[in-house]
Amino acid sequence: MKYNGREIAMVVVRRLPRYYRYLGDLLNQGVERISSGELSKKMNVTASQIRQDLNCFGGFGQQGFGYNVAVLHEKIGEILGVKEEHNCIIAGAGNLGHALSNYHGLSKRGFNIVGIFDSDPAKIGTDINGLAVLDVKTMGDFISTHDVEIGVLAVPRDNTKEVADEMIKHGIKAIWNFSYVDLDVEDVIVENVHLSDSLITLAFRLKELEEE
Amino acid sequence: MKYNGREIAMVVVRRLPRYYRYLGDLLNQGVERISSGELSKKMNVTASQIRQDLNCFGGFGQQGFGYNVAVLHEKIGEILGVKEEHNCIIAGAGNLGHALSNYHGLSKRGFNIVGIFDSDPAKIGTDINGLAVLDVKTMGDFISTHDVEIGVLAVPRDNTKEVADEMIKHGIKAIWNFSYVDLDVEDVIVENVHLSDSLITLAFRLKELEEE
DNA sequence: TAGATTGTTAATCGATTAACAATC
DNA sequence: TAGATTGTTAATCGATTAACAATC
Repeated sequence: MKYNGREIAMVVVRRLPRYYRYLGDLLNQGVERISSGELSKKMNVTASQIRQDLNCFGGFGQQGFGYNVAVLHEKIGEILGVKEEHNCIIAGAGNLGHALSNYHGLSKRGFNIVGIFDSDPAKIGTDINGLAVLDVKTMGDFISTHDVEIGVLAVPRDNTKEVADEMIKHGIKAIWNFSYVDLDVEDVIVENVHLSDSLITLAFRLKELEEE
Repeated sequence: MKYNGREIAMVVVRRLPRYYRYLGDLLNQGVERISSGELSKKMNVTASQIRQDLNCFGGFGQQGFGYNVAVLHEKIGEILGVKEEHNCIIAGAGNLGHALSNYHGLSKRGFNIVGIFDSDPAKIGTDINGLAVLDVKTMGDFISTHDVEIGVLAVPRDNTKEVADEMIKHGIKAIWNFSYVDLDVEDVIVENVHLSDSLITLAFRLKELEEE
């Protein structure tokens, strides 16, 4: 992962949204400045890590003073690109697809859902949240003509590869993958959300608790 | 994280569900044995890592031969506790809570949804997937009387802490947290699923793509 | 100026990979 | 037995933490 030509470790990138969240909270609380030491206590990380992480992107602080909350929040927002808007489609109008189409978090973050697709004739044509479910056969064309950048994959495992390939073929740049299988694709950004993996991990950790 | 008194790194634990998935696939395909080398190619990890990971839990392989797929699948399943059943409740009958209550993955994994709670009078009493939405005020008693181990948190951010505390007070052992905020609680297992963090990371990685 | 806190280099820690003896 | 592949120790790599000079 690169930013301004500088190589940024993925672990750092994945911490940025959390910083952004905490800074947003502080901002809401009217806090004007914060030191890495104070923030580290709130976030349960080391002050060193915070300073190292932030310095991957530039010096946002001031010696002897700390960080201006509003400025830092704004800067991290810029880095993350939270203000940008993207058109996205959802593939799969089953439980999960349906759920995600109702999930406000997407549009709130600038991810506009412009289409929902399924292969099931019983679902095609039905209305979800003001959008008609379209035939997945028309998905390719739709992507090309509607400037769609992001595909949300919520299809059954056996269709995952096929649908993903179709998305990529028509110029999708990123896939938010909720499918049970890993995606083995190139030149496209994939964010996996393996809910069942998270659940299985939960079950495992629960076992430990019970063994004690 | 401990297993049989042995300390297991969390990074290893989080890889187990993935092994379990791939082994399940191989089993379905009728593959009887596999070497760490072959598996490493399929999974895009090193053979060393696979052997190291598995040996945290015991020697499941056979020198000169590899691993028996069925045996290894079964063993990892046992380690993870995938066969166990747990009662769970969902707090929050909004979009996400509604979605999760319809999400089959939960019950399929032995997580039985026995109750759904909300504080909104308009939602209380309505039917979701065969379960009546109950008043969150009755949640505490419900947990105690229904042997509930797991709480799924899908409430608005401002209620998160309060609802989590109520859950913990009444003996919930683990929380599957979909809320926007981190949970700062002790003696309870927390699995965070920060969908918005995942989305923000996606947006960031997309930016890099566009800058090139 | 004195005190505080950053930015950054150096030290430590942990996780990954390589190597190979053990053994099926 | 010879070949293959594990289990495990040792080497490397990367990420985290500590330390401190720079400086506001």
